[in-house]
Amino acid sequence: MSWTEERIATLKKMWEGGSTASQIAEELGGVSRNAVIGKAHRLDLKARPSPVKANDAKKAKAAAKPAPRPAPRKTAPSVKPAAPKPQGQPAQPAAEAKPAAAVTPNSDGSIPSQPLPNRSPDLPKIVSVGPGGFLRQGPGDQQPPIPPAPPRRLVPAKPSPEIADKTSILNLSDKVCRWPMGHPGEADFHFCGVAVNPGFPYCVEHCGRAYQAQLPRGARRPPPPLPFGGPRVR
DNA sequence: CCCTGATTCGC
DNA sequence: GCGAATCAGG
Repeated sequence: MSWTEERIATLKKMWEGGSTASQIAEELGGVSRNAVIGKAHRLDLKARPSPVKANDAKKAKAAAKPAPRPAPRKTAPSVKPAAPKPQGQPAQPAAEAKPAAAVTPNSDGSIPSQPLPNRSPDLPKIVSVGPGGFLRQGPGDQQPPIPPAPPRRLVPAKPSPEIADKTSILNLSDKVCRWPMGHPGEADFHFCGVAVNPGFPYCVEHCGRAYQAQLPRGARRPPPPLPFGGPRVR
C-alpha cells in the first residue's frame, strides 16, 4: 500500500481527531499501526498524549537513570557501544514555563480581544471513520452546526425531501423490512420499509439476501453485496 | 498480559 | 520515505 493523497488525508483527519494509530491503521487497511505512527511523524503530525512521553515531571528519575540508548534493532545484535557519550543536552533549565495561552495585556493595559475560543480549546475531538469512509463526528466537533436562532416555538422537524417518503430509523417496526439502504450517515440513508416476511425482520426479497441456503461445495453462487458495503476487503 | 505513542534504522 | 522492531508508560 502506498500513501496516496486520500489515505494521507484520512490519516491526518483521524490523527488530529484523536483516533488511535491502531484505529487509523485498521480504517486505512493494508498498513500497520507502526506505519501509521511513522507516517504521522513524517508528516509532523505528532504531539499527542503519549503514554511514554507524557511524563516530564519525573525528570529526577529520568536524570538519575543513565538510560543509554540501547540501539534497538533486530539486525544489530552487535555489542552495544561501550562508552555511550552523554549526548543529552544539560537539561535546559532555561525552559521556563511559557506563558502559553495566557492572556497578556497590551502595553496600555487593556486586554487584547480574544478570538472566541473554538468552544472546547484542546479537548481531543472524537472522530471516527465509518465503514463507508464517512466521518462520524462527535458532539462539539464541526465548526458551526449551531442552530442560528432560538425558534419561538418548536415545530416537528420535517424530514428532508430526500427521505421524505422513505423509511427512516424512526419508522422501523416489526411490520416493515429493516434492511438498510445506503450508508449510515448519508443523507438518504433509510431502510427498505416494505412489509416483512412474517416472522423475519426483512421482506421476502431481503430475507433471500440475509438468509442464504447452504449449498453444496461447487454449487455456490457468488455472495450478493452486503449492506453497508460489507466488511472491508483487505 | 493488553493497550498506547515514540524512536531507531535497515531497507 | 517506509515501517518492523523495539522501548516504555498506562
